[in-house]
Amino acid sequence: MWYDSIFTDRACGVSPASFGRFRLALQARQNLFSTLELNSVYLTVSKQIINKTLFGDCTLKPKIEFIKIKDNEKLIKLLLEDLVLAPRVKALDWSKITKQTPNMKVGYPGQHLASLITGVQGARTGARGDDLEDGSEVKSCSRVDQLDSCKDCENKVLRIETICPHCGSENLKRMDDSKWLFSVKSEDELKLLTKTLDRIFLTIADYPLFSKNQFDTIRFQAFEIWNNCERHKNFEIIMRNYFYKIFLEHIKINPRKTPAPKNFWPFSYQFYLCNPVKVFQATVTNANTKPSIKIDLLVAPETDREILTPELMPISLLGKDELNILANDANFYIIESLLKNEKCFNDFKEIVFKKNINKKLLAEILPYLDHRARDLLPLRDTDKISESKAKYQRR
DNA sequence: ATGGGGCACCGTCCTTGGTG
DNA sequence: CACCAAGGACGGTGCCCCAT
Repeated sequence: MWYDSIFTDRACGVSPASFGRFRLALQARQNLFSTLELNSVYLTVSKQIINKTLFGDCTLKPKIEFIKIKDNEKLIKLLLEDLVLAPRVKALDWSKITKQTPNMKVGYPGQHLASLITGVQGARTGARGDDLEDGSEVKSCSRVDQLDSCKDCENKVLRIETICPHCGSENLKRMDDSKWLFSVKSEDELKLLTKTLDRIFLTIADYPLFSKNQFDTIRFQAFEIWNNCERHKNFEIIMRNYFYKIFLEHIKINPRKTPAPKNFWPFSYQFYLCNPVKVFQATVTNANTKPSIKIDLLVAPETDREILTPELMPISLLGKDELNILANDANFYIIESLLKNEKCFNDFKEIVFKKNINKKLLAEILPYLDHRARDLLPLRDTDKISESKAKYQRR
């Protein structure tokens, strides 16, 4: 994660949290410089060593012995056609007659898809034990075919309808809020989710052209979070926080009610701060009539996830305080390396320090944050473990 | 053997706080 | 005020466990 700056001799902005790791990395680098020449072999070797230094004994390699399904790309296409796209086209036809939702829930198809992408079979449990045989946890969510409503008369509108059937208005509120839900109801479940199993496997189906009101193109994506790895540490913090601050607090108020699960939003601030890596993407065009699938990305099941780059985070997700952190002079090198249009750090500061931040201009010069820049950012208040957590005692 | 309750699946709905 | 992001609540369905 730090090698770019280590090898280019560019300083990294050092937040208090990362200072320790940075120092270790520098030591590793100094040792290496005295013994090896700077060449490609050196880079390969030292990447491994430094990664070890930075991340400790991270597990980022899928367990080969569990990878049993071959010919994945072909099977994925067949599965999507058979289990998702063809049934959906039929459901759309039926909902023209019935006015019922065409949404066939996505849970179990998501498990099938996860098996094909990872090559790892299920554990024959109906998702009551390990979702995948290697222990991975699979979560799916679909933003396709959600129920919409009319902003004028507030009645319900189907996704396939272009005007409100009640009042004829075109002023529709299109829904896009489906997310992954994590149920954590005991210390054991928390430990299982954040320590025992290595991989959280997240799938989502959505419309890439949602903002343009185009619902005929559907995109499937899968992301992985390796929770025992330093790079993905925020996932555990978020889940611990949910369990101690939200779940247990609700139990205290009403022990008989089961508190709601943790809502984990795709493409949210905290999603990106977990450094998810994408392992699969497919785009389906003409999805509502004659679906045609194109696989955009498929990472081979055996691939060491260490070499995959976590998702880039759109700058628009940041608030004023968070932008201010990035604009700190200590972060000069990381930020300047990300700036577009030949802008410099001072241009960035100028935009950020204005009373009203011009978000459009900001996105033009700094569209995305990489994992290094994100490492400078804190989780938001609600995502931090509160002080009182340590005092919590089990009933 | 069976059926009721608990729970895991997720989608949908409600609320709140921030922003423009 | 409208709009949006995010936290939280709740509901329908199906699987599993356990008491009967």
